Amino acid sequence: MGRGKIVIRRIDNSTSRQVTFSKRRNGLLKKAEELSILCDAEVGLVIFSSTGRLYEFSNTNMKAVIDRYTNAKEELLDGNATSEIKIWQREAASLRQQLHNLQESHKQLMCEELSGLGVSDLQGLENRLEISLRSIRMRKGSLIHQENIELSRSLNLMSQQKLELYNKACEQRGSTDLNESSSIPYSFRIMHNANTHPNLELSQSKQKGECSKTNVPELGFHPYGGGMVRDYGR
Amino acid sequence: MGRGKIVIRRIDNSTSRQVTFSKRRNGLLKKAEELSILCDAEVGLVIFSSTGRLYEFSNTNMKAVIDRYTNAKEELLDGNATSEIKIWQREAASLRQQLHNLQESHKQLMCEELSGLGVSDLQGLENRLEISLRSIRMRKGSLIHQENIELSRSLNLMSQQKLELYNKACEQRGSTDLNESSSIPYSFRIMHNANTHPNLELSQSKQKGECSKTNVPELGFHPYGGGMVRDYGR
DNA sequence: AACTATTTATAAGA
DNA sequence: TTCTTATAAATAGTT
Repeated sequence: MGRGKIVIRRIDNSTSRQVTFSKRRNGLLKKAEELSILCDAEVGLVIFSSTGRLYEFSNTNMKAVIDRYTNAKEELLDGNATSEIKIWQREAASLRQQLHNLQESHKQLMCEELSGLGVSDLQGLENRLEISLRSIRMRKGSLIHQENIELSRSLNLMSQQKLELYNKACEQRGSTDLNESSSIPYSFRIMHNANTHPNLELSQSKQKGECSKTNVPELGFHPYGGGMVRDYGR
Repeated sequence: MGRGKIVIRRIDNSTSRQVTFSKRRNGLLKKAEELSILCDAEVGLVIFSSTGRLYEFSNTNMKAVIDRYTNAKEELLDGNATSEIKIWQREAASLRQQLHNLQESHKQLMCEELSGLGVSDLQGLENRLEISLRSIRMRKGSLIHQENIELSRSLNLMSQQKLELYNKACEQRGSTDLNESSSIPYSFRIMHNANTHPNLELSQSKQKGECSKTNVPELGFHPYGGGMVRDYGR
């Protein structure tokens, strides 16, 4: 419909392509609108120019059209944004529930909230706490023991080094006065036979692990199963 | 462009509207395709007839067009779906982190995972468990005490009812043989002065206050502050 | 951006 | 529906 007939193929001349685009785009938008009005249809039209500019028409609202389209197709189309949000909302709700449940458990274990429990519940808690306590004390005992062994080893080593130093000092001073037992400092003598560690009352002091990791419970029962939790790879 | 000029407004006649729809729809689809070919544009066209039937054209692929469209807008269209999804993903990640921390914590308290803790960590756990244990025992004691009181009340009540029944029985039998002290069954005599409850295993001293307030110190540490958790109203 | 010769789309009728 | 056709509209090439 113009001065001459054309074949429908990409217009090579860039300027002429731009011009044609401009004309036909307006024509298309106009006709889209006319169709929607004349025939009471819902129309959505999206046009990206070759330079990336966006033109659009919808007699109602583009979101509505897209939603209706995706629903009509049932093929999700990228998983359908709305339902994807819902999935994440469910996920968050599930996690929040689990967290809440665990916090409740925890509070009970820490006696912040015992009301509502019967005698037998309390008995159960008591038993579990006793078991934990025994276990922790054992662990602590063995840790302290371990540390004592290491400490005594260090002391032993140090004393030997000191002894060697002392001997060298004597040699340098001359060959006289090597009466060992008399002038070796007190500490040396202890350390010499310090295979038995001196049990240094290690109640609170040192430790090598991360002390920041002080955490809390796992009631052994999971009162609330909780929903699915996908692992999205933290 | 026809036998007569028309004004662009909804066609009242249903049949004629259908016919026009059919013609113009095809024209629109055709022109959309021509535009995309001639001008190298990306076009997406969706048409719903007034009866709900779907017609569409895209030179590429409708999903691609819609995605490109939503990205290009990065706004409205359901309140920016992408970023809303991200908000929920962050929310879920935060909750998952808190849950994980609490679970770790719980495990430690239940001694399922003590490795990696130093002596002072263990000492801290031990102290907390001891406090909990004391608190729980107290609570249990007061609960048992409470139950005993209620039990004895019930017993008292029952004995009085029995006594009344017994007296009635005597009256019906006649006025003879009313020598009370001799023929009242044993149990009656106990119950008569059962204001004192029979103290059934009350090891700890009584107390009625909430144990959580008085006995359980606030542990003072909340190891994991946790991220924001909005309350979406469960 | 305007013009206009032509092509194309389509309203109305069959 | 589809075909026909007169005519309105769109637009290719030009200015």
